[in-house]
Formats: sequence, structure tokens, C-alpha cells
Amino acid sequence: MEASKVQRPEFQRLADTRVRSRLRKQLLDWFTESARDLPWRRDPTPYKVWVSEIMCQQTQIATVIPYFERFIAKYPDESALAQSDEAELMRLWEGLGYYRRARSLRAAAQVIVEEHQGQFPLAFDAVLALPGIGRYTAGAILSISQNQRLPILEGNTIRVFSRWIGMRDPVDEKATQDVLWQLSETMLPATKPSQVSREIGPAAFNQAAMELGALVCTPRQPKCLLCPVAKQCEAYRMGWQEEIPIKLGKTKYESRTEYAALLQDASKRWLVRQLPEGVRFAGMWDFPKAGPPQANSVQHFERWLSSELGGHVRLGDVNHTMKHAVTKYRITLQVHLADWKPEQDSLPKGNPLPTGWKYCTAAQLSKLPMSTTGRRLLKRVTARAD
DNA sequence: AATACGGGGTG
DNA sequence: CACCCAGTATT
Repeated sequence: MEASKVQRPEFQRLADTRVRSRLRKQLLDWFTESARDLPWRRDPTPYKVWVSEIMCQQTQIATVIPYFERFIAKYPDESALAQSDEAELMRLWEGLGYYRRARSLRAAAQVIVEEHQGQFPLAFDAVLALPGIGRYTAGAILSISQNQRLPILEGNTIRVFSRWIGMRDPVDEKATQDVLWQLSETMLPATKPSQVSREIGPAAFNQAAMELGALVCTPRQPKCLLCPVAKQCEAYRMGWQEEIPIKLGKTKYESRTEYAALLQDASKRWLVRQLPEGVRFAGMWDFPKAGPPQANSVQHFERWLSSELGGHVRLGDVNHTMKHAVTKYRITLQVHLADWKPEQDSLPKGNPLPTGWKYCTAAQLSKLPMSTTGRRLLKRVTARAD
């Protein structure tokens, strides 16, 4: 029997081709009934699937939907994206987080225009070579848009697949990931494009597996009684569904205090700068801000800002305190009103600011990308001014 | 292998 | 508050 040629014992009963086949059918029947109506599912071109996949990375679907609609309206194809103004693109992306995604997207569009004649490449290696696209995203784009038989593995499917086979090894280890990638591929329906439609091929299977993870096979309190494939699920059989996937690395959160200064010129414009490459929020605009190791205290911050600008900056008392989180950091931002007395010598005439710094009105800032916290701060201070 | 990268949703 | 989310790139 074909099933005796087991790929991997870790697959448990899914090593049997008939069991896999039954699971696939039940999953796909469920998906036909239960699939959400997501905007990128209506016309799954490589471009739209690509944009949706990048936006969805580490981001909940509900958050993405309005961003996706605005994005496609403004940048309908690779060429439009390649020619986009970076600040406008970042402004559109504002609030989604992981801003490098937006910059990589634009860079990749330029590669597509220059090296692929403006047509999204359909070869796995070419897709993988694009900036911002890793193994998951390359497989997702080509399986979903082209029905290519390519496996995927991300947050949902790590959980779904590891439960299916009752995986007790920590899923953050490479060996475990390898098993799950292999399972992901083994589970895919056969690829005979002439016979297999997008409805029951790899396109549907990959989306169905993720959809199951999002709607049924959830991180906590999975809805096993509603699960179309519970009968094939080892975790459910053993009662392990709450503990799988097992993770070793626990996030260590770190509290951190950062400082910001509100500094206006005679025309009440705000002192801001565009963050340089290589730092957090690169390319976005922000008020003067620093934290450890630049500024371990408000006195350090005052000194740091003085040396940045030249002359002497004097900070007032804390004017706002804002809490926000950036990855593992839990940041308390202390905002101070500030005065700046430039060195006389540094101002030959007019008021040339040091490189990188600029005064902007609130209206100008409304067109520039800022971090969510920066935008919230601006809203607060302008609301007060009214 | 470990870390950086955002911000919001959820129990 | 801790964990999670259609991950990737860098160290």
C-alpha cells in the first residue's frame, strides 16, 4: 500500500494518504461554507495577494482590510507602486506597524518593473528574491494566486498542523519547524492544474488551513466541537489542544522611559525630524525624542538635545506622559515643553537648523508619516492650541 | 539561535 | 498583563 511509504512517523495518522485525503475534503467543504469574504479573495491576482500577504504579516486581518482597500485604490498595480512617493506610501501605512514592510514593498515593485517587465514573477525563486518576501510569503502568493503546489507555514498553520499531529516538541525549534514545513507540503492536494481547480487545489487548501486557525483552531479555547477535522486531530484525541503548540521562548518585556521635547519657533511651528535609516521608525517624522542609552534621564535628554541642535535647550516640567509598546519594550514617554537658545555663531543669518531638523506646521505634518505615538501627541498638542 | 521591528485585539 | 497576530531581515 502506498501509505506504508510513510514520509515521517511524526505525522501520526496523517502518514496515511487516505487519512490525509479525508481530512482535505472535510476541510475544503468547511472552507466553502465558512470562508470570510475578504477583499483580496475576490480577484486574487499575484499583485493583490502579495499586498495582502505583506500587510497581514504579524497583523490581524480586521486591521488590514481598510488599509488594503486604500492601498489598492491608490496603487492599483506594480508600476504605480514603483513610482509612488515614499512619504505618501508611509502615510498610508501609518498605524499598521513594521514600516519596513512598506519600504520593501515599494523596493520590490521597482525590481518587478526593472527586472520582470512589470509582470509579477511566477517562479518561486524569483519571488523569494524580492525584498520583504520570505518562504511563507512566496509560497502563499504563488499558491493562492496561481494554485502552485507550494507549502506555507505561519502563525495559524503552525498551530493547526502541530495540533493535527500532536506535536509535543517546542515549535520554536528548527527541527520542529522542519517537520511542520514537511507536513504542510505533504498535506497539499496533488497538482494537476488541468484537473484541479482553485476551489480544491493548493490555493484553497492553504487558505482553508489558515482560516481554520483563525476561526476554529484558535490559540485559546479552540472550538473543537465545531471543527470539521477533529476526528483526524491527534491533539483533540489526546486532549492536548490547549497546550499545543508548545513554546519555549517566552517574551521578556522591558520597561523603558523615553523623553520627547515640544519646541516651537516664532511662527508656532513644531521642531521635528525625519528619522534616519537603520533606526526605529526610519523615514518617519517625529518630535525630538530619545531614550537609553542616549538619554537615561531627563537631564541626559536635555544635554543630548542641546548637542544635537547646538546651543542650549531648556526643558520644562513634564507636560504629557504617554504609554505605548514597541515589540518587547513597554515605553513611558515623558514629554516636556522646551526652549532653545542657539549659539549666536551658529546662526549667521536666518535660522538654519542643523541637518535633519525642520520646523513644520500641524497642516504640513498631516501629510507626513509619523509613528502612532507621534501622531497622537501632535493631536493632543494641537487640540490644546484650539 | 536570538533579536529587532508596531500596534492593536483578546481573555 | 501576557500572549497573539497570513514573518522577514539581520546579527
